[in-house]
Amino acid sequence: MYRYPYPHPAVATDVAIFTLRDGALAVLLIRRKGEPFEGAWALPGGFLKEDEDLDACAARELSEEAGLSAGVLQHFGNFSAPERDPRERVISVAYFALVSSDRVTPEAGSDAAEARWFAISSLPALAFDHTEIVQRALVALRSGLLTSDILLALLPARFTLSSLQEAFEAVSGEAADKRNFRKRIIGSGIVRESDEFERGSHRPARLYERAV
Amino acid sequence: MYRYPYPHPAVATDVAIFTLRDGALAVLLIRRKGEPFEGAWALPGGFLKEDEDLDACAARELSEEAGLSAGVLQHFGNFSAPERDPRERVISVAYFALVSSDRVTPEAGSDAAEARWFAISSLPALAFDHTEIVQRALVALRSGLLTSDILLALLPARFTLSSLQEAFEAVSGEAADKRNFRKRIIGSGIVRESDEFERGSHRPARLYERAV
DNA sequence: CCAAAAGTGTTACTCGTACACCCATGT
DNA sequence: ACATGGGTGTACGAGTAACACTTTTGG
Repeated sequence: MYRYPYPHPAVATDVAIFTLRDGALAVLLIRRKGEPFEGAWALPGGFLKEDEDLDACAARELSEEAGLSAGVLQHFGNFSAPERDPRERVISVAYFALVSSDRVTPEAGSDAAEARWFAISSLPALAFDHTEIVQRALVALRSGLLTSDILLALLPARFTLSSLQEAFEAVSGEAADKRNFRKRIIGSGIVRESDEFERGSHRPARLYERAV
Repeated sequence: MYRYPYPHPAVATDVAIFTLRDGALAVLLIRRKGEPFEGAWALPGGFLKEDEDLDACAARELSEEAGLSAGVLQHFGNFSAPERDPRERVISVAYFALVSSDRVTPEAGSDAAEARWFAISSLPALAFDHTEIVQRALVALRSGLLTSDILLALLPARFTLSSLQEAFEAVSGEAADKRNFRKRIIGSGIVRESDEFERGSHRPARLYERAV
């Protein structure tokens, strides 16, 4: 038993883990085992341990619950309404993570299991205030798209410019002009050419990789 | 005594309250009364109460410790290193606030007292990790300058474009071109003309006010 | 030879930036 | 009259957005 002269809230991190599935942005949800919200879908998350800081807690949740380490793991907000958890007071420190589609286990127990990817266009009702958390995660994710290299975290180490553009469009929700997109990416210096090509029933596509 | 089966950290908000003094950006610091860091300068802050959320806690700290209500009060980060407070584990949720220079009590007990404004160019050593918190507050504040109306919170309800430009330069640390600055502000629609003028030993300056 | 995606330039427009002089008041 | 800050326009360059056809492979 831990005792304090004043009330202390519990502190947890919740992580919205995004990836691309079939060209659409998807988020990982787990099915809750216990009360409250038993059986409901929720974001993976867990309580802060004594010897770790919040970033480490989020990273641990990511690897424990999803078996992944992310290219991007970023704090975007706190959720602290007094009654958001009916058991006791819980402060939720929210992160979003982006993981490469080639590290995602294809159907990771998707049939009747505990963890599943959901396209963001068709989310179920979520436990607690997690629906709001996901919405806020999307806003934070989109707001930093243009000026950053976070998109690369959604792709394998080598990727075509077309797949990068697909990733951009899946996240931003808007179509982009092919020539302008390529100009911007090449000009920004965040990627460099490799010598390899991806083959298919069409002209081979040059593979690029993260610069530096 | 409050008891929990697992360890719970204390949760507090710390608020970097900025204003303009003599044309320079200044932050409010209080002198600590008790251990640890007794007598050292620190950001105002306090523990989260049971019935308030984090935003309300920060707003309460702002009004309790500074006697002010701010035009802007914005979360910008969490500080959670396990040993950042030697007494017990404390998670600090950090906010910055901007208050109008005309609401600032001119020398608010500044002589030998507990609270004082410090120009950000000459901060003393601070308690805990508060030096880092102030630095991060400045980065967050500056990053949102151009596309927002937060600067208006530093000024009285009516202000001249020159004083707005001074505020911009004090926060950003860089000089701006007068004509371009005015074009941008007028074009953005965040201010509108009033019919009044400020008089001095020069041509009268039109007063503006927040639009909408 | 047909389908499918890759790759490639130019033009128009918008936006940001650099820059200097006259104006209205107080003293 | 002079000192002080207020107020104004233009020209150039950079960056962004619109736009369509040829190339290379697999089937």
